Amino acid sequence: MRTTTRRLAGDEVTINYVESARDLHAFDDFLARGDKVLGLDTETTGLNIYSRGFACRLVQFGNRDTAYVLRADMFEKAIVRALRQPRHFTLHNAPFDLQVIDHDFGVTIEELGPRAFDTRIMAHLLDPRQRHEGGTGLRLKELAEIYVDPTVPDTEKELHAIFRKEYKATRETGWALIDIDHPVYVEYAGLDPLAARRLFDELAPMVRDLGLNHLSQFEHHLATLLALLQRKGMLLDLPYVEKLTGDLAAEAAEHEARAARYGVANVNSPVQVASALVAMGEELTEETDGGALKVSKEILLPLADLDLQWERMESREPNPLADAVAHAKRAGKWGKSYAQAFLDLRDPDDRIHPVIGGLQARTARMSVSTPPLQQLPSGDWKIRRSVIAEPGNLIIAADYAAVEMRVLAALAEEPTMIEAIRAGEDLHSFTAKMVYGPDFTKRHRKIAKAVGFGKVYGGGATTIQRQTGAPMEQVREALAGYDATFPGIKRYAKKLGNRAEYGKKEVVTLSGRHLPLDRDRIYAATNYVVQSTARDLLAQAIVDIFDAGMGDLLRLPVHDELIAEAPAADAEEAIHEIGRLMETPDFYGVPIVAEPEVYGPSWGHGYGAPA
DNA sequence: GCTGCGTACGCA
DNA sequence: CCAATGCGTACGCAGC
Repeated sequence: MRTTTRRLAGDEVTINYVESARDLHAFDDFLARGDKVLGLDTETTGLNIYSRGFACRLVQFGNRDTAYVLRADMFEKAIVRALRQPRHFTLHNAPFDLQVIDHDFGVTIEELGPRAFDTRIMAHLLDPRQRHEGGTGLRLKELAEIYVDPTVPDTEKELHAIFRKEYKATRETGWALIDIDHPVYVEYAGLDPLAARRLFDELAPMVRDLGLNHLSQFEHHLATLLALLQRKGMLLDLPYVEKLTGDLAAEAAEHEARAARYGVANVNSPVQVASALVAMGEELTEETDGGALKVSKEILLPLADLDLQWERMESREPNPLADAVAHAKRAGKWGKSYAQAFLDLRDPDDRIHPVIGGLQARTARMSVSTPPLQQLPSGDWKIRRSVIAEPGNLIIAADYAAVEMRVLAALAEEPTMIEAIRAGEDLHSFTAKMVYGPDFTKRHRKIAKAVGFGKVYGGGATTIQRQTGAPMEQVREALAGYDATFPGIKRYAKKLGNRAEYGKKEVVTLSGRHLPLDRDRIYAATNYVVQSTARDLLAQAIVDIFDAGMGDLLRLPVHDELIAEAPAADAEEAIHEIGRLMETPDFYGVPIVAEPEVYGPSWGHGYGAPA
C-alpha cells in the first residue's frame, strides 16, 4: 500500500494506493466500516467511452476521510465485489462513471444506477446556473470549493500541466499516457471521491430541506434511463457517411478557392470577409455585439441574391464573394461538426453514443453532444440520412404539437387560448383571425406566428420586425391585438415579474424546480417556466415509456420530440404507443398532444431523403 | 499548447 | 426600461 495524507477542510485525509493483493485486506476492512454511502469515481484514458482504445485506469472509493485507489487492470475482482455490495454510492456526474463501469467491469447501469446518487443533479436543483451566469457552477471543483473546502485543488488543471511538462502530451492525450502510479495522479484520483462524499453530505440535507427529494429522485431515475440510451447509441450508415464527408470537404474547398480569388484567405474570419466585401463596394450596416461589421448568413445570403432557403431571389446581381463564403461555411460546418464528427466518434460497430445531458440548461432542458444530434440541419436530409435504424428496423419519431404554446396557455390559464386549442384551431391562424379578421393573409399569419413566439421567448417589436420584415406599424398592431385577444398571457407575465421584483428573483415550476432570474432580465421568467415545464413533460414521457416496457426502442430526446426505432412490422404501432405515452390529454385544461410518424430506414427519411 | 473571448451557425 | 429563450461546436485571434 502506498499511503499519503493531506488536509481537506481542516481534516487529515488518507489516500491509499493499492499495490498488491495483500493490500486488499485493508480495502475490505474499509468497506466493512459501515458507510451507508461511499464516494465513487473513475479515471479513464479519455472521455469517449465507446471509442476504440478507451479504458478505465483507476477506480476510487472514499468516505469522508479515507480513499482507496485501485488499478482497474489489476484489481477487477475486488472492484466488482465492492460495487456489488448492497450499498449506495455518490458520484459527480454519475452517468459517465456508470457507463465506464458497465463497459469495463460488467456491473451494469441497471444494477448500479438505482444505487447511485449524483451530486451534479443535487447541485442543479439547488442552483442550475453555470459559474459565468452567476451561479455556483456545476463542476465538482466549483461546488467543492463552495461547499467543502475553498482551497480544494483544481486537479484537472494541475494534471494538464503535468501532461505537458512531463509527458509532452496534451490535455486530451495525457489521461492515457500518465504513469498509472504517478504520485500526483494517484493523489488527485483519491481526492475526488472524498470531495464527492463530502459534497453529498452537504447537498443532500439542503435538497431535502427545500422539499426537493421527490424531484431529485425523479431526476436520478431519468438520468439512469438516459445513460441506457447513450449506451445503446445509434447506428451509422458508414459508406454513406464516408462519401458525404469527402463530398462536403471537396465542396468547402471549391468555394474556399472561389473566395480566395477575392482576397479572402479564410472564410471563417469575419474581419477578412467584411473588409473584402467593403472593398467590392458592398455596404455593410449591421454590427455585432462587439461593434464589428456583421457578416453572418443573414447578411451574406441577400448579397448573394439568395433567400434563407438558398433560392435565387432575382432581386439583384449576386455578389460572387458573398455566395462563395456562404457556401464554403455551410459545407465546412456540415462536414466538420456533423459528418466528420460521426466518423471520429463512432465505436467499432459504427454506432455513435451521444452524451445526453439530461439536466443541463438553467431551465433543465436536455443537451446532446459528441455529436450534437439535437442540432443536425433539418431543412435538408443529407446529414440526418447518416443515422440509420438497425437492419429490419425503421426510425420512428413523435413530436409534441406546439407544446410551448400549449404549456403557456395552461400556466397562464388564458381562457380564449385554451378554448382555441381545445377546438383544434391552429393557434397562429387563430391569432391572425382575431387580429386581422377572417380574411387574414399568409403574411398576417406569419406575423401572428412571430408574435406568438415572441411572447413565449419574451421578445419585443424590434425582433418581430426583423424576423418578419413587416413594417413596425403592423408589428405593433399585431402585438396589441395579441394582448387584446389573450389578456391572460400578459397578466401571467406581469404576475411572474411582480413576484420576482418584490420577492425572490426566481420562478418555481409545477414540478417544484426553482429557476433563478437575472435581475436585468426578469422578463425571461415566462420563457423559463414554459421551457422548463415543456422539458419536464418530455422527461416524464421518457420515464413512462420505460415503465411501459418500451424503453429499449428509444434512441434520443430532441426537446419536443423523441426519436426511436422498431422492427418494420411493428413500427406504426410502436410510435403510436410512444406518442400516446407522451400525451397529457388534460394538462390544466389543455390537451398536450403528440404526432407520431414512421420515418423509414434512416433519420433522413423523415426529412425527404429518397426511399 | 492552452485559454478566453468574439463570431458564427446548427437545432427546438 | 417593454427586453427573444435555451443549448454545442468550430474557428480566428490575442495573450500567456
